[in-house]
Amino acid sequence: MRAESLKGHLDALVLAVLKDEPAHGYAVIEQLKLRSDGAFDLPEGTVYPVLHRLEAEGLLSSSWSTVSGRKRRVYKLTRRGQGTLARQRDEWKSFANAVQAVLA
Amino acid sequence: MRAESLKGHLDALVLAVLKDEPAHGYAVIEQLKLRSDGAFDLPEGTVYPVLHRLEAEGLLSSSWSTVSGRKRRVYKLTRRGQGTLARQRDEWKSFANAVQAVLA
DNA sequence: CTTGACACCTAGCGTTGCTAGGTATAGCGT
DNA sequence: ACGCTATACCTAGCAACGCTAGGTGTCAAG
Repeated sequence: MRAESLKGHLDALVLAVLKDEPAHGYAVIEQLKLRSDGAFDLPEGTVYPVLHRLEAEGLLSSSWSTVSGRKRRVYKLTRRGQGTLARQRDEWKSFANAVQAVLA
Repeated sequence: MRAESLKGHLDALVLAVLKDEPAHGYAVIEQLKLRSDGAFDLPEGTVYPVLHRLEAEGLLSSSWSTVSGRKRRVYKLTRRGQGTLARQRDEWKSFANAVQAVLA
């Protein structure tokens, strides 16, 4: 998976993972790998900054929790995040269709 | 269409347009717009550098021609370009599937 | 008592699409 | 004649963003 391909789509992927249920960063990474069947095996240096940015934009909110001695920052979608996710989904659809049309 | 979405996919799109028949830069831009039903309305400052880069990488070859007083640089796919296009198509497929899987 | 998984973080890099500016010809309307 | 639009090319520098590479610390297993 080339790195550049992901650009501009990662936000939607992260939001989509957090839509089902709140999760901490490390779990988001695992979920992305799991759901994509290994295609998205993202380094922490990619995902953590995204979470911070999305929170700064008000699409996520976070709170700290400690599980078996380890600190986790748990993120969940805000109302605005839900709206943005819906929009991003639509954008993905039209983008994918457009690419498909040109490649076909 | 957000700008960042295109990143990492533009090469494949340009190669795909030139696969059918050789074309000059301006025509590539028009083809992209046409085939994508208006979704890819790319500025010249985006496409021309890509053509130069693809030629530098040996995926395209170009030659000048003059049509009704206007100079055109006509690009066509090299053998290597064909191979790369095929590979990019496959990559697009798995990428699109992976995104779909996560978003769904 | 070291190794690996878990869990977080950030400075700086590299790629790449876009903005904004430039040059030049052809054809149209006024 | 003159301007305007479409055609056709080009490039310097900007901005966005995923990744590299480094850092901190806890816990369980061997």
